[in-house]
Amino acid sequence: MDVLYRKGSATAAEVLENIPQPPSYSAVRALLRILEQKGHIKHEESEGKYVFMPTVPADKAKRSAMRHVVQTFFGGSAEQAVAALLDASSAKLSDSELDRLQELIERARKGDKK
Amino acid sequence: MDVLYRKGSATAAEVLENIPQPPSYSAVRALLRILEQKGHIKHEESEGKYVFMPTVPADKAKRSAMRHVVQTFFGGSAEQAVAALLDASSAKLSDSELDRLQELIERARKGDKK
DNA sequence: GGAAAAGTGCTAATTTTTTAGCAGGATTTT
DNA sequence: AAAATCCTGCTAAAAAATTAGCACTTTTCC
Repeated sequence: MDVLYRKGSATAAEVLENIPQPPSYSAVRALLRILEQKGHIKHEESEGKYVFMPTVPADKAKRSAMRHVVQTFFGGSAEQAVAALLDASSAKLSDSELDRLQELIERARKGDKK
Repeated sequence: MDVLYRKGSATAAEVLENIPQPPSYSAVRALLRILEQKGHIKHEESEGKYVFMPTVPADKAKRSAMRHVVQTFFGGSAEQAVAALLDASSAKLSDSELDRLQELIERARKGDKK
C-alpha cells in the first residue's frame, strides 16, 4: 500500500522494485490480488499490464494516516506532532516554506473557514 | 505495536482489549512472543504478569513514523504535512497552542540549534 | 490455608501467506 | 512474421500465523 500511495499507481513489477526487503514476485502478485479482493486497491489494464492503485483517494488516506500517527504517538496532540515534524526536518525547511506555515497558522487562528 | 506505543506498555490482556477487531487471546500471546523474538518488544514481569513494551524508545519511533508518513503521503514535504495536520484538526487547536506553534516556527527559522 | 481466578508455556490442528513454476496470451524486437 | 520477452492465471507445496485448549504456576480472595 505504501508503494501505491507513494507512486500513485504501479504495476506488480514496480511494487516489487519498491519494497525494501522484497519477497518473491509471486508473493507480490498474490498480495495485490488479496488487497483487491478486500477492496483496498483496484487495477486498470494498460498495454497488457495491470496498473494497481488505491481505492481510497489520497486525501482521505493522508488524513487517516495522520490522525493515526497523531493518536498513536502524540496522544492526539496536533501541536506535539507539528513540533516533532519541524524538529525532524528543520534543516530542510526553507524560509518561504516557513512563511507559508506562519500564514497557515494565522488562518487557523482566525477562523475555521476551509 | 500501536497499542504498546499508545499506552507505553501493556499486558497481553490489555493489548487484546485495545485491538478493534480482536483476534483470539491465543493469537495475541503468540504475536507478542514473535514480536519479542524479532526484537521489537521486550517484557518485564510484574506481579506474575508479563508487561510488554517496545524496545525502540518512543522518541525514535515517533520520528520514524512521522518521516514515514511524510514520505509516503506528502512526497517528503514537511510543509504539506503540517498543512494537513492543521487542516484536519484546526478546530481542536487552542490559541495558546497556536502561539506555541508560532514560536516553534520562529525558532526553526532562526537557527538549528537543538 | 485452601479454593478460585488469572496468567504463562506448550502442543496440535486449522487457516492464511508465501513461494515456485508452468501454460497461454499479449507486446516488443529483430 | 517469427522469436523472444513480459505478464497474467493457475496449481500445488511449503512456511507462517491463528486458533483452541490443557497442564502448571502464581495471585487473589474468602
